[in-house]
Amino acid sequence: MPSKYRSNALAAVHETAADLHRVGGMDQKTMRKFDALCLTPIQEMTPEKIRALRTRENASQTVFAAYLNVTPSLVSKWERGEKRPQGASLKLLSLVDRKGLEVVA
Amino acid sequence: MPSKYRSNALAAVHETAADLHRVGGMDQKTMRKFDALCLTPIQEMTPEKIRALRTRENASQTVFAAYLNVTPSLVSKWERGEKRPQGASLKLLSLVDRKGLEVVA
DNA sequence: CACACTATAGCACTGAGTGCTATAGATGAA
DNA sequence: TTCATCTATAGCACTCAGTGCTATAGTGTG
Repeated sequence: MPSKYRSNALAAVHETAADLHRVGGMDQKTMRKFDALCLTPIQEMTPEKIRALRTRENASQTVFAAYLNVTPSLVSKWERGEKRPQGASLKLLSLVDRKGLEVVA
Repeated sequence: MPSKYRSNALAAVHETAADLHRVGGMDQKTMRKFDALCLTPIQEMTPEKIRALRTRENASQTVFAAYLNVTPSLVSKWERGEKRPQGASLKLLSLVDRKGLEVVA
């Protein structure tokens, strides 16, 4: 699990403030850094949460898996706590949580 | 890599047709199956493609990684062909490709 | 010059994810 | 009732994606 993003982002703010302090404009890179700070924090997903999410979307494990481009077997394991989603998988799940299955269609 | 989705989806169409044949409406599950067929196919991502994608979005590897909730180290490896994204990572990348970095913010 | 950011590189490690098969509970149709 | 289909669970072996860390070099900026 990425652990440095939060502090990295905070560091970015600090630097961004410094950039703003300097008269002139923000360049694209700085904009991006600022954006990164605005990223929705990713929270852990419990097995229950994942299942609730899927049923909320009226999807079977198979269909749900198809949306996420993973195997149905993996979705089953997530829901039974045998594996826990991380990185990109977790990001995708939290995206579905906030915006629905449609956004990943 | 999931390999059965395509044929599963085709099977779903067949069944959906049967469902429609039966007088009445489609239920939510069937709808979902139909939706699954409409999923944008995921194409492989070459290292060049990934780098082009990131630079198109004006993001450093670090910022790009933050968006995808992975480590900067991994992005570097993707771009150098040391690792190839799969499953959820690939899905996320193709999402950014089609809709831009903002959608995963 | 020094400082900060960026990217590359290498290495050891681990567990997420794959692929397969088998089982059993629903559900629904003939 | 039986037959068939979809669904979910389970177990197992395997592999490589992803992590975490550190060090290096290039670039640009004050």
